Amino acid sequence: MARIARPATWLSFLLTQWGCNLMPRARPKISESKASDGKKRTTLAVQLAEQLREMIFDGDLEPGTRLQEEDLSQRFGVSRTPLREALKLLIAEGLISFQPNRGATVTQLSLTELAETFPVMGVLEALAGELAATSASDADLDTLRQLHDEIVANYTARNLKAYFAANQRFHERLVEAASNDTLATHYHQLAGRVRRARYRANLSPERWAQSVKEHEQIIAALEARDGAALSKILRAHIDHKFETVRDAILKND
Amino acid sequence: MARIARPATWLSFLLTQWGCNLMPRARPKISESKASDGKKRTTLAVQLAEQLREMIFDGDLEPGTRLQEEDLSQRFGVSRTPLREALKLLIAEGLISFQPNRGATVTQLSLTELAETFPVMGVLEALAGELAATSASDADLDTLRQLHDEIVANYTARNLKAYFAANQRFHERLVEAASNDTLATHYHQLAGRVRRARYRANLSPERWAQSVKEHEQIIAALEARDGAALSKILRAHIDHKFETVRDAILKND
DNA sequence: AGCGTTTAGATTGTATACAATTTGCGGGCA
DNA sequence: TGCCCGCAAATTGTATACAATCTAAACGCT
Repeated sequence: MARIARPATWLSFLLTQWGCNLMPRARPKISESKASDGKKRTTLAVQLAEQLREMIFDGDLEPGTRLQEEDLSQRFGVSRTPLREALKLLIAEGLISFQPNRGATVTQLSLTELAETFPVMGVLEALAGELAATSASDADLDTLRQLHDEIVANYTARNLKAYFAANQRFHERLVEAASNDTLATHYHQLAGRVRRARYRANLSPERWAQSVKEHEQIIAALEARDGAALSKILRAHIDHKFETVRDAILKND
Repeated sequence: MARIARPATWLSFLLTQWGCNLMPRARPKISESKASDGKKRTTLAVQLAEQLREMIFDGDLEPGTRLQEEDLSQRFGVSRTPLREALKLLIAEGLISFQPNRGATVTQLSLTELAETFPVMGVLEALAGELAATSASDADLDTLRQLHDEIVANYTARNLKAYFAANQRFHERLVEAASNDTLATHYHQLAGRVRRARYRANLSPERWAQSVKEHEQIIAALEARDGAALSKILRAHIDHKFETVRDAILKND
């Protein structure tokens, strides 16, 4: 047991034994951080949830990682209370899973779950295309065209990583162009989960070429504002993407 | 200030002034309730979330209701900590909305948000139909047929409330028959939000008749296991439902 | 040696205390 | 009267203490 160092501490120590604590307690850092960035005021729980989400998406926290409350709270310099609330938010989003008294872990999507997820993403993105065809602004189309060009450029340069990044931004942007927040929310949630599957993606030359060809069709249908066609292409596109992912996983197993 | 009643209390009182509390603290009731129902063990937060969800769905908590933590925690006989965690779960589900330092309120869907939600539900249910056409078991079909008959019976009897109830169960069951948990989860989430819109539903005779007719087509396509047809009908069905809801809201405004 | 049992340590679950923020109200002032 | 300021009450946000539970390693026992 720790030796009592300062003279004034003996009472405090005694009381601590009785379940009391007279020492000044640490103050939360929220006011400080609020003053620093100044613009947005939120709860620690929300901020933590955002940070954790980022970390999960970026792969800093790999699927299956155990999330220990004490650990994390110390790492973020907060107490367990807001941290636990942050975890609850992520739990409801399906980003982490949780067992009573046994803590939380970053969710790991099985192949079966991936196989379930893709069709849902498919119809959502198909709907997004349908809506975007009529509701996208000219500015939206410009942005998407730029992203498309970027995709093609990265294909030509055979830069897989940049290709994926541009690809992802294209699809996200497309969904946003649909101007339907509900749709976007659900799509993002699914996309976030899928992205973390982290299959080793060595796209075969044929599949890669096909994917780019489909993107050509997508941008064409979009610029022609042909919702029906766009919808159909997008759904097929996602189906093909699933096949790619599935093959990658099976091969790497 | 409260008078000190019992002799033994003076020390405790003094210490309380210093931020201490020697009184025995209340024990959580989770072990007790766990012993009573015995089967499922969960956290208080999860149990509370379930209860609140029920209450919101059943209309005990109407949209716009302010959810005060102290109030609720006393009502449920727990402290604020697990209650707040329960709220965080519901927040992420979109059932309640929340502003920092200003508490939570039961989410109210505006007409715009409803208009956003229905198309999404539409494509999800269409997908469900497509999948169910191939994956539904014969038992599933039996159940759905029974529910369908119930729907028709309630239409014949002009029992609106029972009609709605059967209708809802039919659609939920249909989605479950698709055997895709991801799909089901997202569908339920949207359906739950929509259900709470609580439009005064006086279905016009024409719309009601049309709805029943569509249900005939739905069950027919399902029993023929014609996924494409089923998908198409379901999407149209939901579109029509939105029109009904919209009219009801606009009329009641 | 192999296997249940026990027990200490770690980790999660809940309650309570205190800090910070918001809100409503009353008074002063023009 | 209208408006602004400041205060007090209510409410939310966070930290900490303690209880319950789980985990795993030590300890017998056969």
